[in-house]
Amino acid sequence: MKTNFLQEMQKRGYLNQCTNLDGLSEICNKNPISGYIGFDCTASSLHVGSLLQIMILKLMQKYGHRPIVLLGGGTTLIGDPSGKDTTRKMLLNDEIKKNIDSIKKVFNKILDTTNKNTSPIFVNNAEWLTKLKYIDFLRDIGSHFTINKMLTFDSVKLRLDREQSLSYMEFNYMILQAYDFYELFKNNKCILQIGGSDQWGNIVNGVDLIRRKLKKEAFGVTSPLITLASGAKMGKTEKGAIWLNEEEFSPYDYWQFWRNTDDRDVKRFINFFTEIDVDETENIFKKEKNINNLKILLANEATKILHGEESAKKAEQTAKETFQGSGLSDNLPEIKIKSIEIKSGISILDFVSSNKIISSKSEARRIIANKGLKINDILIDNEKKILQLNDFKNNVLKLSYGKKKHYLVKII
RNA sequence: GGAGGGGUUCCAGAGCGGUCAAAUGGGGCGGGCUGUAAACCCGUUGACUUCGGUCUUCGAAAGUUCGAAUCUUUCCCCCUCCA
Repeated sequence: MKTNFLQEMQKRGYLNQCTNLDGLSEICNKNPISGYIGFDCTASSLHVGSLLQIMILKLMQKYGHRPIVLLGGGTTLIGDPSGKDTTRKMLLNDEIKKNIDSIKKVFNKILDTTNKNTSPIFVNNAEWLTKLKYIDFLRDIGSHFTINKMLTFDSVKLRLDREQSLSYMEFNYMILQAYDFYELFKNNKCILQIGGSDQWGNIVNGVDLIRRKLKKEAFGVTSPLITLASGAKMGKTEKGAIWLNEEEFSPYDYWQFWRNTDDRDVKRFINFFTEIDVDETENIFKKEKNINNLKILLANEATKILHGEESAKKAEQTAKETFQGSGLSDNLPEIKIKSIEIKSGISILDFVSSNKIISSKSEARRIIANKGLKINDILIDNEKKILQLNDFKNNVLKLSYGKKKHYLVKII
């Protein structure tokens, strides 16, 4: 039997739990199916923490199945309590709409939109959730849920155990998510819901609801929570999230993120975040002993999926020039400065803080004291340094903050 | 409803009238080592500064005092125990 969608999921390490693996596998072998993943719209971009989910949707396409992307305009109004300690701030409708538009762009980049049979369908649960009538909903849907059971779900239990408050609004989240699945099952023939392992409870609720209301079987699959070798969760670091949207996080930074992967994570990540065949990965690892080349491979492949081949190449080139070569690449982030300003001289502190390279002048002072700022690879040893025309070569100056952040300052 | 405990800088957590921009640890940032890795070591971690200082911070507001994160009052919010 040729490998199916689920088998590759398993091989790549995408599979954590399934409500009925054999049953689903059988169906997948016979017919193309539709499966959905719901995404939160609390921010204007998803971050790498959601990337694995998107890779799963891409994998579905590879095997001829159709991904449905649910952008939770409705549920974002409520806020999923799973895995959260505290209630999230409430978002306004307009913000959510804006976020949805912005997030959509990423899916259109990563997923294949050219094949009619597998191109993604976007749905927004606000369409049905906001139309629900309270009493009708309670009778039709609410009657299928018992509080006894709801209280046993981790998302609820953890909050209660820790004595953190859980509002009635949030308590309803899981029912709404179950309802989403029911709605998609009925109207889009969507038989599968995929999610992170923290979504298991919510997914099972949907499967149960469909069985009770429609006497049909739906399926749920979860992917494992990815942790880094360092133990941290993937996606959000203290420095800020690794955003997928280009406006938030440039292709070069994205490439760098993968290039800086912990040695111990490289192999897993190649399986997770590239389309390189799993067996091929084994071979590559046997042949290539230089881990840094493997990291470059990972960075190239991962960047290619999100930003396209050209951006990936460019990023690699920039990295090469910045870290190995002459140290001057024209693909570095540019900062433009007017020639009048530079003629009268501008203090390095003002420059660096007003361009948001460093958050404050005090911070900039510290960095300079700690030998962290360079102009054209020469250390700035005086915080009173004034940028002048003779600091530039051909109207360009390379400003380096630390070892990894470089900017080109250009006179216009 | 009754009785206690508490809200401190990114987080945890000391401080309990001046020596407090606030110990210590974590995280972050910069440097060193190296491989743009990990581990380790060093420095740094409110803002502005003419480097003398100045300004804003310890749940909120008001007050006592020469002087408050530290004392008083009111308010808001959390927690523990009992019913």
